Amino acid sequence: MAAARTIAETEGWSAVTVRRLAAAIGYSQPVLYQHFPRGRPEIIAAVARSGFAQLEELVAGADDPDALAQTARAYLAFAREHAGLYTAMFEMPSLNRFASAQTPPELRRGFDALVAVLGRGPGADTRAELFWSMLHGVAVLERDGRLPAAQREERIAEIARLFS
Amino acid sequence: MAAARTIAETEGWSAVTVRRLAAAIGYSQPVLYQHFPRGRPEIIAAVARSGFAQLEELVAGADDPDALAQTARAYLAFAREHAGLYTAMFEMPSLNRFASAQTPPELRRGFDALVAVLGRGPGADTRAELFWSMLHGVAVLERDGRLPAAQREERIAEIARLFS
DNA sequence: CAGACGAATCTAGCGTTGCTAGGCTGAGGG
DNA sequence: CCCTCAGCCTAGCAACGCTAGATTCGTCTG
Repeated sequence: MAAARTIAETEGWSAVTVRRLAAAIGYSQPVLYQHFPRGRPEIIAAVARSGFAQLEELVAGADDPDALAQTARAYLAFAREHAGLYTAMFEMPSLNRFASAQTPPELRRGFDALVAVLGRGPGADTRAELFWSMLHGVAVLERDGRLPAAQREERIAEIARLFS
Repeated sequence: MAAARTIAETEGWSAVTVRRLAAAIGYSQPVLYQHFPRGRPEIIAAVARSGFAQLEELVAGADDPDALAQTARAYLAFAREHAGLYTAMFEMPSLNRFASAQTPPELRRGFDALVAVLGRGPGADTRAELFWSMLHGVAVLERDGRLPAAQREERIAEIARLFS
């Protein structure tokens, strides 16, 4: 998993081949299929789950008065600094199931932390979902060069203003 | 391109192989490489460009008093009903360049239409970018089952409220 | 201590992928 | 009548995900 994460971060997920992983850890391919019977997709899903746990800590760590902006900043920094990991978590066809009994607890907790930042009241869940969607949209569009990198702080401020 | 779009829409982009496209149009593989020298990525990029044009018309068609909600609804419906196309446009490693001289004019026009919906004033560009990011985030998270489909209309209303 | 067992690992190979080198074919011009 | 050239095809390469079957080696039993 560490090898997969490293290769994905530096060369993208298409460079993460089973052969290459096997070589990286000094074993042959079939050994990987014993630890991950579903093969490559399962390896990717495992890496993604480890990312959810990491992201959750980050989001939950915002206790500032200006929690909204700080959460947004932390989320976007995470997506930018762990682009490969973020891709596996949110953009690749994943074995991880969401909104079901098999949903990894790491993800559920991450969303709960987001809800807490936005406060209670009617429609709080919808607002939290939209806050998350907003961050996700900005994260991927920024990464793909579809939003100008220069106005990054300005965007964060405007996001906080919209949701406050 | 039509064959690629059809296969992608029904079976996903992974089913769009050069061999299969060749068979679908009744030619051999090398013929495809003469029309699209960069191979499969160029075919996908071409399909994506055709999607930008289509999306632009859709977004520009909102002239209601409640333009925000209507634009959001139209955008999300497009993403939902042409999921394969939308993926090629915004989520696949693309040959299309953005924010540069080679940016396809279709995309630029689509964004301008979005700016128009949000009105002028200071920070209008940032607000338009965020509106687009919001829609994109909701589109992909809804599609992946990460947002409950039931509250779709509620989300649209809240988005319009946030940006009004 | 000999032999059987089972886990761990390997080699080798299947079918499919994107892509390309090189040859064939047939219409048009000198 | 032959040459050229555009258009197309067959055949093949390297790399992919994945798997069947053989091999090795420590441990446990008689």
